[in-house]
Amino acid sequence: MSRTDEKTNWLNKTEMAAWISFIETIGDLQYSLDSDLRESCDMTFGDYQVLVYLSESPDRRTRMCDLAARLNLTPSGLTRRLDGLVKEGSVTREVSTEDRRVQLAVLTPQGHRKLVAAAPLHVASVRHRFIDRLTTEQMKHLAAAFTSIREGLSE
Amino acid sequence: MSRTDEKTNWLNKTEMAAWISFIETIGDLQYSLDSDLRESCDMTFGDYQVLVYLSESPDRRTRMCDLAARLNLTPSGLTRRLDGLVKEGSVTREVSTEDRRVQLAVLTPQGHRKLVAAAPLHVASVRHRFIDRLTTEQMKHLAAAFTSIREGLSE
DNA sequence: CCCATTTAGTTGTGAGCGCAACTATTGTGA
DNA sequence: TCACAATAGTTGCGCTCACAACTAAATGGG
Repeated sequence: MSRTDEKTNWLNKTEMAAWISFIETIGDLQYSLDSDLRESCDMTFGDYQVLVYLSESPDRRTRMCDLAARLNLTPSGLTRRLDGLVKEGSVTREVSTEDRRVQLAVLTPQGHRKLVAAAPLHVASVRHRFIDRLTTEQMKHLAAAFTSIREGLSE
Repeated sequence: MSRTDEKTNWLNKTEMAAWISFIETIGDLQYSLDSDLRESCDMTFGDYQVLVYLSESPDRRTRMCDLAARLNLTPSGLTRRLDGLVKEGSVTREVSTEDRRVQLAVLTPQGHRKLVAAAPLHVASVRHRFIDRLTTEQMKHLAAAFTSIREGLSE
């Protein structure tokens, strides 16, 4: 890499180690977690997140736009993700009676059963891939670090 | 979430805080870094990584399979990523004289200039989104944590 | 009260990438 | 040496998702 630009504040050893360890790990980690869920429960991590959020919502239903904001998806991305869940019977769509523009995503009993079956396996996967590799101190440091990063991103 | 399964070792508060802070941040962070690079240099983070690795390789060229392994891409994924870089003139393909099965990805002078132009801007982006939010201590903890996680993944 | 603006969601299109199937080349054991 | 296995890379296909354009409904200022 060229070092001719004296203005550039290149990363030092500590900074580089943090950055490289992070960026080279997250891809594998996400892939492992998604694979675990696909193999054990035939669902993606994205679908799992939808089911979790719906199960925690009042009446197990949510407005699409709230769901999209929560999951960091664009409206179109959420529409397509819901399409898959509707087709397999885990979710249904209902038009809101208060505002007929909004579609409510509703968790079906079948979807709830699928989530209840998946949750223990997913937690085991998260432990195996992530939690078990960290000490309690590391977890606390990590939470503080990522909370700080996220706050910076939302400026 | 159902708690009827007594066997399941659910996450405690510290574990949950670490997991949630991590999983809800990385998507935004990756998106921000990619957007920065698209806007300032008209390239993706994936393309940037290819150019960096080629620039660090002997004769600025690498076997496709080595590149794929390094970037955690499947062969087909790498073929398509290279297609884009070849089309824009940053990379060319050469058949290896030693093994005619292998294609060498070669960084062109134009590709090298593009990388040299992009690097300071990308480093600034990484600082702004990631490094600047962390203390030196946090960086050291984070490097240790992710190194540990990555070692676990490669078992 | 009505038309312009805003908001919710869907659809067309295209990018990125994994999987499976395929070709081409090299290595290997009988 | 020759058939079979292993390896390198590409292509067809499907999935996920972002962007832009669109429809429909609600809102708000004149």
